[in-house]
Amino acid sequence: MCSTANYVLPLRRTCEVFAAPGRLCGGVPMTNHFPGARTHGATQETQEIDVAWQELMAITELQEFEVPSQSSYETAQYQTMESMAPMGAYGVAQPHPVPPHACELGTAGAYEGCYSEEVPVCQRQDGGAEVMYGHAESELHQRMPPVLSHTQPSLMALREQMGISGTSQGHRRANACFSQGLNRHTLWTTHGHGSHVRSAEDLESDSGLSLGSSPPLASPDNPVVGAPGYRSVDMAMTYSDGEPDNMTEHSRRAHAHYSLDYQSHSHSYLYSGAHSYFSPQAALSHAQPNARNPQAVKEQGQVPVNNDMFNDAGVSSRGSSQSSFYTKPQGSISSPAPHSRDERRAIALKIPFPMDKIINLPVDDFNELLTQYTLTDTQLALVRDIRRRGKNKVAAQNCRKRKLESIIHLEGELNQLQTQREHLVQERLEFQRSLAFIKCRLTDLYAEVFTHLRDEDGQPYSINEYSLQQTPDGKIYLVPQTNMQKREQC
DNA sequence: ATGCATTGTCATCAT
DNA sequence: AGATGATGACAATGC
Repeated sequence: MCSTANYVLPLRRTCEVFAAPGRLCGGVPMTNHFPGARTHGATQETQEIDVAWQELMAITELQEFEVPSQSSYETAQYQTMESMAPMGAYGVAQPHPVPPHACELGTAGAYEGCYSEEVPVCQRQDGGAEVMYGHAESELHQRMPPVLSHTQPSLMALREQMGISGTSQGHRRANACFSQGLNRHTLWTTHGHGSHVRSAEDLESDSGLSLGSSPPLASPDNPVVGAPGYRSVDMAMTYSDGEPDNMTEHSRRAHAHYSLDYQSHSHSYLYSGAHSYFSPQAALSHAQPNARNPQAVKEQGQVPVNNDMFNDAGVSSRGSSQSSFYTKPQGSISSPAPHSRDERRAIALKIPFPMDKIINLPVDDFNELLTQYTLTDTQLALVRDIRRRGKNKVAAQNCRKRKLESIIHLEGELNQLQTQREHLVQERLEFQRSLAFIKCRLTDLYAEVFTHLRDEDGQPYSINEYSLQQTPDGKIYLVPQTNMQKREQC
């Protein structure tokens, strides 16, 4: 082993301290070779400095950590060792030999200011975040009660009876129609009784047909073709809901008659009752009385008045149109389940096939179905509107379901990311502690090396005036610090 | 009386 | 070009 004690370097600007064989880390036995070094032959010192160097070199990986750019010594080829032991940069390393106790870990708080708390979660491509929607579905199903349609008395019908008409919606729609040059509301008003300007038209303002696409609908008093079993009724009303307080006694009677008559025949082509008549997703949407659907239970107990199903039934335009069958307060008789607005329209226009066929048949079958009947333009328009609305209703339900699923999914993802963030913060904290400890240790070793270095006169080198620098090829040099470096230390 | 949830509907865009 | 799906917005309704 070559003498390594008291390496004395010529006080040249750059003095090669020694040429480390290979890399200076990784536990390579240090056979320090100092050209021109003067041997003092102190065995114990030799061993000490060997150990010191080995320890020092063993942690040269610290260079992988942040290396504050210290102005290189003349050329950039030197990698200053000081950079491995930053002086006070973290409040731990010190320019002078540090007593062992100085290596106690600094508190995390000492470094808090040096690191951002923010951990960009996007950096983590965690596969776990890609939870498929399907996973949430079962959960959603537990959270989401089945979509049920309701059959509720129509408050709007009551309002209508009380002479309260018009809603903002109605006006809005009416204006919209007017602006398009087609006020269907006007068009739909009765033609049998000119004076019968239905206030309910406001409420039914969106009652049906596509804007500008649907001609005035025929009403039950409007002879309609192709409705077997129907009885022509001469009454004044639109095809849709009537209004009892505006109806003449004659029309009322006729209306009632018509309704009864229709009902007596409707089952000839309707599905089994109203339940299947308008039920694009009957199994899903029909109110089933049970504990989870008290409304359905309640509605089961309702006894709608069938005789007025055309004049007072559900004049609501939106929302619960399917459940907008008005229940008269006075004694009433039982009747089939309430109809939706479109059902009533279909009934009024004597559409000769059931709602679910209108809505659910594939387009080809649907068109074929249409060819089997001779329908007026009004009927055709209504059928297409019903189909459109029915499909859109289902689409809206699906859309809302997906939205809820998405929210659930995102909530889960958020929780996951928050947990992940906490984990990363903890991890960072531990790394910071570890780094502080290692830097502290490096400072100690760095200082210890200096305590063993001697110049030609046997005097120690000042750690303030010299620094150890390592070149990329692994060689370490003892170089005098520039004034600027000294100032930086201060 | 008020706020919220639900639902149907319309308008609009994309496929 | 028309049918259909998706979705935001709105309004009605019930709780």
